Amino acid sequence: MAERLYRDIGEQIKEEIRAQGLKPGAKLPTERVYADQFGVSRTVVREAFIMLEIEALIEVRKGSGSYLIKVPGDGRLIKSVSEDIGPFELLQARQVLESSIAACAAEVVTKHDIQLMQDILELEEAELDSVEKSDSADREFHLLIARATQNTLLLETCTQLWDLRERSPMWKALHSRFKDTSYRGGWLDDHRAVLGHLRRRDPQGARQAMWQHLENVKVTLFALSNTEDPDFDGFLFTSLRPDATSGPL
Amino acid sequence: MAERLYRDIGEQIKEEIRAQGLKPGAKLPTERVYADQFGVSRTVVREAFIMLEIEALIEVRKGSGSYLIKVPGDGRLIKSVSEDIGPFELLQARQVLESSIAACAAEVVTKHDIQLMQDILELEEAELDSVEKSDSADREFHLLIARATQNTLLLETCTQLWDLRERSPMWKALHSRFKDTSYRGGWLDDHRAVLGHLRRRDPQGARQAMWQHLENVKVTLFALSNTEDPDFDGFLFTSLRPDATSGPL
DNA sequence: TGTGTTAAGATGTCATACCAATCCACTGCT
DNA sequence: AGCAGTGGATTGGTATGACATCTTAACACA
Repeated sequence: MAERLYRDIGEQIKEEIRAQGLKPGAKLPTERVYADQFGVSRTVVREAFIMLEIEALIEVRKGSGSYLIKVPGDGRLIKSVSEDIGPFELLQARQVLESSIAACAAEVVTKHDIQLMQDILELEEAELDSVEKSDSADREFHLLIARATQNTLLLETCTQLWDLRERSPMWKALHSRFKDTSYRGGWLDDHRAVLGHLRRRDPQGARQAMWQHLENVKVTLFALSNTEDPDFDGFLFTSLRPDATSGPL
Repeated sequence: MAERLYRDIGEQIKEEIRAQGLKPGAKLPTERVYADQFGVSRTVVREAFIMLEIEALIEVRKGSGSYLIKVPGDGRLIKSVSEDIGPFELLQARQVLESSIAACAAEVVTKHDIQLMQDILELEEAELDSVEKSDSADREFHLLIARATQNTLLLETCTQLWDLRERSPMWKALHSRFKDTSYRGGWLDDHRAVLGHLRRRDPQGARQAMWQHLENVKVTLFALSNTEDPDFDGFLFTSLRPDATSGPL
């Protein structure tokens, strides 16, 4: 119950919306009504409404009322972005999405983009013994690829994936064991391979190289994982590709 | 500026954070300080803080203060999710991402998933003359594919793309011209083709079918577009694939 | 030196008041 | 009957002050 009250009330309001079967466009009870109903002040209900508004679930019209934009999803099927997500689930998603983004980037990448990536990789090599800095360069390299697609949404998607990583407690726990930096040399080689395919504007090569890179990351992390952790999601590591015939193509 | 005050203050706070070069982990000024500085009540500042908190930019610790999690993006480089995005930029992103998601789904899809998709497609066929309902079935079909991957993040990503579509004014404007529903028959055939590859657990086929489907959607939309609109982003339609040699593989 | 206490300062919640926009029913004219 | 206008009731928007609760750090004491 360490949760903030407005979040609690916000979730309860979502439940009510679902329970009452309200449809988009429907008018919600007023702030004052909810305040009475839940036994809290209007302030808290307003804060909960702001939460729903930012989540694009409702629209608030001054003097009129609040209206449902879309029915809130059942939080059990779709984890909230704020919740923690297992490292391997995240890596699997990155593998699927980023390999395609790399392929897309390979088709439209400019000399300038290539130069920027080159610079970042040199920086990464120079800072290879600093976990902090090489990690930052790592992120920057991946985001540069997404940016090279010139598609805002692909960049946004990629950014979200990395933000999620940085916020994940489970990832941090895993990351804290990374005293050994030897594996980073291998990742740098992976990065160079990806850049090579981008330079040659080879979409399939870029896709495959990126896929392999994230595969290598998974293998490294798996070796470092505590497989007895009840929250451990390493089973995702193997479950995705049951047969060897299906490659990243 | 009919904007709500808390949003305005929230953006101003973001600017201040950038201007003062605060780094993640840094302690922000207190709510009362901001209230004085901007000449508003603490209520409004609290609402702005809640906005930043939901956007995962800050963390509010009771009794201690508020702390920066990450520096807010410049808004100009990365469009906020709330901003409008051109239909073709969105479609391009969907093409890149959803085709990979389909390939991934083909490897792990279950009989039950297949059955659900089958049902949805029958529903889509039955409601083919209702733009509203067939559109809903369309969305459901695509999300079912993402869900079949059993990866929360892939489903989340796909959901976000569709939410963006429904919220986009430009898309709505384009969509309002869809009096003619004949093209929907073609899309239904596309869907069936995708489902066929999923049933055969054929990743490459599923990828290609999904790619082609969204290509068809782009072609249809392009024909219906007003190319004189200054905001028209149809140039993305052709710019992504300058050569014919690079396929969805 | 270490530890328990305390006070200052921060967010959390509440109650109230009043403002501003909207809605709606009623009025009164045509 | 139809219509425009008007004013009250409703609803969200903002401000203010009070008090609760938690955190932190300075302080006093053993």
